[in-house]
Amino acid sequence: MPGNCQFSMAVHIAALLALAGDAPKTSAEIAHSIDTNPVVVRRIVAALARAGLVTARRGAAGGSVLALPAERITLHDLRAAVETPDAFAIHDHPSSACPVGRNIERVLSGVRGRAEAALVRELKRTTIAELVSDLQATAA
Amino acid sequence: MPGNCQFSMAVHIAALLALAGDAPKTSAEIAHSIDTNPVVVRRIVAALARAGLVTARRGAAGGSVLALPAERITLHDLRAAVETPDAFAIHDHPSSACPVGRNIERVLSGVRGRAEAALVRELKRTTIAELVSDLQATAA
DNA sequence: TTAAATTGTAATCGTCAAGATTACAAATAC
DNA sequence: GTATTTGTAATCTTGACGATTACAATTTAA
Repeated sequence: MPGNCQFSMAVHIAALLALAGDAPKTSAEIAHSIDTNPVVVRRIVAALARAGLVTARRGAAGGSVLALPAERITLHDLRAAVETPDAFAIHDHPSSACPVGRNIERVLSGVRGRAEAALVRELKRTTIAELVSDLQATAA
Repeated sequence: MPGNCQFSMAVHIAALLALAGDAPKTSAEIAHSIDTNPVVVRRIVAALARAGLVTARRGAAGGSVLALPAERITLHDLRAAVETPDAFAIHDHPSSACPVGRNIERVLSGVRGRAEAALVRELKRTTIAELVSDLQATAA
């Protein structure tokens, strides 16, 4: 329920689908595990489908499955699929009357680029397969 | 006006104060450069003051100055001073009925920790002094 | 062909964070 | 003492986002 859980919900969904293998999971089942509404799940699944990470089928016996092996889906893939890229918003309308106002935006966007790159580098390191291994290793 | 501009506004403010040197800048002056309201500026300045990064003085001829040399203030310092640390919110209430729901939170918080660390590492690399140099180098 | 199941998506509501604004007390220089 | 300026509370508005309802489109199976 807090703001911006889309990424963590996407990870949760991908982990569930990885565990389910070939058997399609319905949005209702997934929603129950995440404790949210099926429509919320369907919206996220739709984003993941648009990114080619999952396949969803309508109708009876429908549901979602991973479109790629879990070894080839990274946390960065999931984030890119669901997150609007504004981790560091820049204030607009800087006054063009002073040198800072005139140039701060450009300098800050350089900073933002480097920070974002560091984040991406880290998120690319973990695949859903590894994450599921971690889950199972400690799943009592 | 967009969401979460506090960090970029804090950087903007710090750059202005660095350029001003010993001369105190009022919240009205700063607000004009950022194109926002003086109270918004004062709130951010207050946060920076709490973190020991700036000094604010009330009354006539009052205003704010950097409390440290610009070489010793990093972007991470500014972010830590103004940003609530929730770049990656985790959804709560995961169902404890399935292994994913039971353990996803812990696994994700590990990921979050590593990503956040990468971000911090990057933000610690740039000081306000360097940023101001960049600004002046291209300030036409 | 009929019926049930399930996704896709639009529409709406409530909530929460955050910037904008007003107001005013406290402090400070002259 | 007066003007200036910060500190802060209170309020308003806006935007993002999750929750929910509703329904058309699709698919399987009997």
